Amino acid sequence: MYLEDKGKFRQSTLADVALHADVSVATVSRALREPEKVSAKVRLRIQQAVETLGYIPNTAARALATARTDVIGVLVPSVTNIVFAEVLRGIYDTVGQTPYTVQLGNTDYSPLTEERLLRLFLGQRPAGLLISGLDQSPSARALLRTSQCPVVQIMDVGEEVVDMAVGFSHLEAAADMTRHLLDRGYRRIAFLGARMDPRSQRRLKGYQQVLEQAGLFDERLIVTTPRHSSVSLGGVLLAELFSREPLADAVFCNNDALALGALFESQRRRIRVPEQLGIAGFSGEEMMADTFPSLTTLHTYRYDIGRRAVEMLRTAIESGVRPGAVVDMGYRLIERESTQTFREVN
Amino acid sequence: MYLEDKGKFRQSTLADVALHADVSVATVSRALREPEKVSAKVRLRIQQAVETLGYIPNTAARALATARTDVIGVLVPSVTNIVFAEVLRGIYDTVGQTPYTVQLGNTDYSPLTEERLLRLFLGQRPAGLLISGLDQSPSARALLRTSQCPVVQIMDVGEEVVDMAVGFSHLEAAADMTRHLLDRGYRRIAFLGARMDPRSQRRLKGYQQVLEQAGLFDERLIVTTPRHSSVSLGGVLLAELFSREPLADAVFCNNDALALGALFESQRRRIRVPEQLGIAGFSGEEMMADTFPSLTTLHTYRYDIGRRAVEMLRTAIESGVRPGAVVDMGYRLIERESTQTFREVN
DNA sequence: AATTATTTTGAAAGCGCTTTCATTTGACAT
DNA sequence: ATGTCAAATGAAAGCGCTTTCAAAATAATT
Repeated sequence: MYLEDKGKFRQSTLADVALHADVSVATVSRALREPEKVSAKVRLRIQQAVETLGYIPNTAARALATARTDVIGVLVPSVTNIVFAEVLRGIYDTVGQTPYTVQLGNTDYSPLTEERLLRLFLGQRPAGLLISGLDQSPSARALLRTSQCPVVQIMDVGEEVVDMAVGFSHLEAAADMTRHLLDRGYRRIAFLGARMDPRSQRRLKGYQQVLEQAGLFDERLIVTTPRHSSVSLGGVLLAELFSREPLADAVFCNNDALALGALFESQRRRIRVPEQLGIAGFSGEEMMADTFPSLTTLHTYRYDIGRRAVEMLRTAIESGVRPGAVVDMGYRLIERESTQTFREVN
Repeated sequence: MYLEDKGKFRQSTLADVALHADVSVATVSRALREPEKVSAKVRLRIQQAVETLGYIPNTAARALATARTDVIGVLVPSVTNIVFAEVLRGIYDTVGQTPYTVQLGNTDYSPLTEERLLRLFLGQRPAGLLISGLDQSPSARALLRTSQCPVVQIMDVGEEVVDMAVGFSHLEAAADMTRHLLDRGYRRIAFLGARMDPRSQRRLKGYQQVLEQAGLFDERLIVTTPRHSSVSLGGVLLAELFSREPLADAVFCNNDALALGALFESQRRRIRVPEQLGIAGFSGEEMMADTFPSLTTLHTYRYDIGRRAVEMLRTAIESGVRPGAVVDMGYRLIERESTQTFREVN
């Protein structure tokens, strides 16, 4: 640091360091970026100058001069949502051991906000971009396309990929879970869902397809709400279901929070799980193993999706190659007590 | 965008737009930043040029030229932790309606990582900084001090504030909760804690002070682990407690996840809550109201802390004033079924 | 000691933008 | 028409850094 006249403060610059160490700015820059190209003696002097001045390189100036940054932009619908928290952990863990920095944006499930943030991020000329889902607005896709910036879409897989993608098939996963409930003998299987974003829609579709095929589909067993998902909402939706369709014998919850809420509501109503009601969640949150009874869910490799996405991005950034444009990470159905009934299958 | 020779791609610049609209770069810059200073005719032409070229201003160049940025750096120990998720929501919601951008960093509860990130962030010359806790390393504090950057420490309150702070007293909160358990007649009150960061330590201290005062403190009732907190860990810690001290009649859990785990473990062991065992959590996660039985916890105004912190930061940035250097947002004890026993108080 | 090869250093241009200051243009009054 | 003033525009400098290219210093070779 350095005190100008009038006590006005200014962060010290390369030039300040150069002056202090009695060398040129070029040499200081080198000492910082390619130390081996600078003699030991000078390097030490510069090092000391940096310390005493508390010099911190100006990122913007560097970005401007090199025409590149180490920013990886990440766009998720919600930082609060546990599902994304795991993905983020994977992302941060992986980026942490690289020279890159993550810049996180929160689209709030709004395509408009997404587009605004995208514009903002692209202004930083990021090295790469991670963006949730496949369902960007046309203009957002156009922005991505023309930016020439490597981008990995995460959480989902499909045909219409901008550049690369890593995720899993929500439709298949939901179909599998529905089949599992059928296998366990449940016949009036309801679907509980909150804020139905595109991925949730695909899950609903998977559920519907399987039940239609089994001749057991009944529209009245679908209970959804535009409200944000929460544990208490799970209870509310279950209550609504029973007021409409008292004979439902299982609920496939669109996410784990709803499943938890449904379980608690069942306990309050003295409904025995899994005997009277089967409950299945979706996403594989850890705590689903700890409840009593433990809850069946569908584990998704969220942490690994984050990790893999960063790795793909890095390869793309550094080598220009797009490794395996679309990676399906799959999922794993975890059967637990909440669906372990031994009823007669008719 | 603009295709150079050899198909090599370059984002278009102000100069490109200027050329295309047949005006000077200065005018384009003005048209973008202070449209009212440019004639309607020219403004329109520039607007069109921007569109057809897909021009997106280069943030770094702007930052360099203006010597300021709209970045608010946010440093939290964990993006995965629900407690911070709420704070982050408050931060994002509030920043969202300002011209600022948040840059989120993940210190992973490590002072070293915190320092590294701080250095990284300061390189961006942020407009302001939000940082969790009061317990930065001395060199981190030095960095903050000399950077002259407005900073709000969040989540805690105390004497040793760098600049501004908004939070609540963890010690008092924990003391209150402990008193509550005493009031309800519990006498062998245990403390369950995971990864004891500085704020958790202060909570433990509050617990200890109250029990000592009541002559009921017993070291053996404290069960902690360096592991990261989780629901399942709550069960593990409760099991450990009972193997050591079968006579414990209540548990004060250092956070809500542990309390949940303790509740599930009690259910598995057929321990009646709250009759045989009182359970109290800490933080006031929403789902604590939905469990069966519902869980007593201590609500903290995490969302509002985030919001208030941003507001304070804004005022500091824009007016240079530091409004109310330290703001205590308080807390609220929420008594629920898990501690509602009517036993004799002896 | 002289020459050559190698390493180390510095001068200067340029990255894309903002902003000051001078100049031009246009509007309005005389 | 002419002069006055305000509004609109442009030229150019500069923000802090990197990087090329040339010059200087040092080491190696004869």
